[in-house]
Amino acid sequence: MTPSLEQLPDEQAQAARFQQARDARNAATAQDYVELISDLIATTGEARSVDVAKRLGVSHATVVKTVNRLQKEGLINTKPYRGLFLTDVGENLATESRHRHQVVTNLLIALGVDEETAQADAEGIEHHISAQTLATFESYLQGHRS
Amino acid sequence: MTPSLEQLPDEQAQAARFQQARDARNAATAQDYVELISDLIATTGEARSVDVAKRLGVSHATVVKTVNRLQKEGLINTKPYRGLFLTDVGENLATESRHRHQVVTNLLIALGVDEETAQADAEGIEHHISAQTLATFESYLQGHRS
DNA sequence: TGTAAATTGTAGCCAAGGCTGTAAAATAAA
DNA sequence: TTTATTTTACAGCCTTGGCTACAATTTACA
Ligand SMILES: [Mn+2]
Ligand SMILES: [Mn+2]
Ligand SMILES: [Mn+2]
Ligand SMILES: [Mn+2]
Repeated sequence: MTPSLEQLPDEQAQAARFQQARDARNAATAQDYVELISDLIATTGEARSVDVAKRLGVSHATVVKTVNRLQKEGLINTKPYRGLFLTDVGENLATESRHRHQVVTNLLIALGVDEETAQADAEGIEHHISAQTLATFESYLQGHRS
Repeated sequence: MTPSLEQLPDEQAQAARFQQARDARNAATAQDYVELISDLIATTGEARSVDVAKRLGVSHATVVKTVNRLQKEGLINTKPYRGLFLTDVGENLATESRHRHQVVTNLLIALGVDEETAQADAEGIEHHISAQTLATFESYLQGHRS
């Protein structure tokens, strides 16, 4: 059993941790969208908002609204009735996000989590992995090549 | 380098993963609040909303509003001007959350992530750890007792 | 005791990310 | 070429979780 905390962390340090978690949470949507759009284009040739909606499990109206925001933020381009495209910035974010997603998934599997659970948990965990933790995961996987 | 995806996962399966991540995101606030309140009570004898606000790094108005919601949901009790308390349900959630938080932190440290980075990343990761992944982390730590 | 400081509460605002319902446009089929 | 289906767009609503500003209450202290 895990014992109760003996001492609280420093107040400012703790606030900074919570802030980092909130920032990561807020960045998660953009990461999921660009990663998914990139994957759809790579495998099917195009990314229609209908398909994005189905794969995210949200309504198409939600996708349209979010895509509009991400377009204003410079991650996505749209050609009306011709699907979604990524800007260079969006494509870079997608590449980075997909890599991190894959590393997290592989680490969970390497530790013994089964495939589908790993996939599901990684979908949320990935957004909270710092550069240092990512590097640590990568070198662990490096040393445990099957 | 991580290669591009060769094939997309099944549509329903992928939607279910995103849904799980959204559910976890939505449950995160309650977990952070009850864990923090429990820790404050354990170490300082009481949990004042002012202190919760300072440690979360948000305004006290935000805390008051969120506490009201969590009270309606049956996790927290308040004695006006006498601080915050946990219901039995809240205390159980706090215990479970603190344990999971600790396991995640310990795993990151065991893999080589430094203390402060582990603390920060764990603050977000913890909310996306399923029962199976938690068990896997625990047995990894079991086998790597320093 | 009376006043200052700290704490708590309330009101009203905002953005993100959900939703449904309806309309329009494009594509597919008859 | 109509007509039906699919896709996209838009309007309006909701909840969560942020914020500031101001009011009320309690606690501390001079
Ligand atoms: Mn991802
Ligand atoms: Mn994700
Ligand atoms: Mn926690
Ligand atoms: Mn947390």
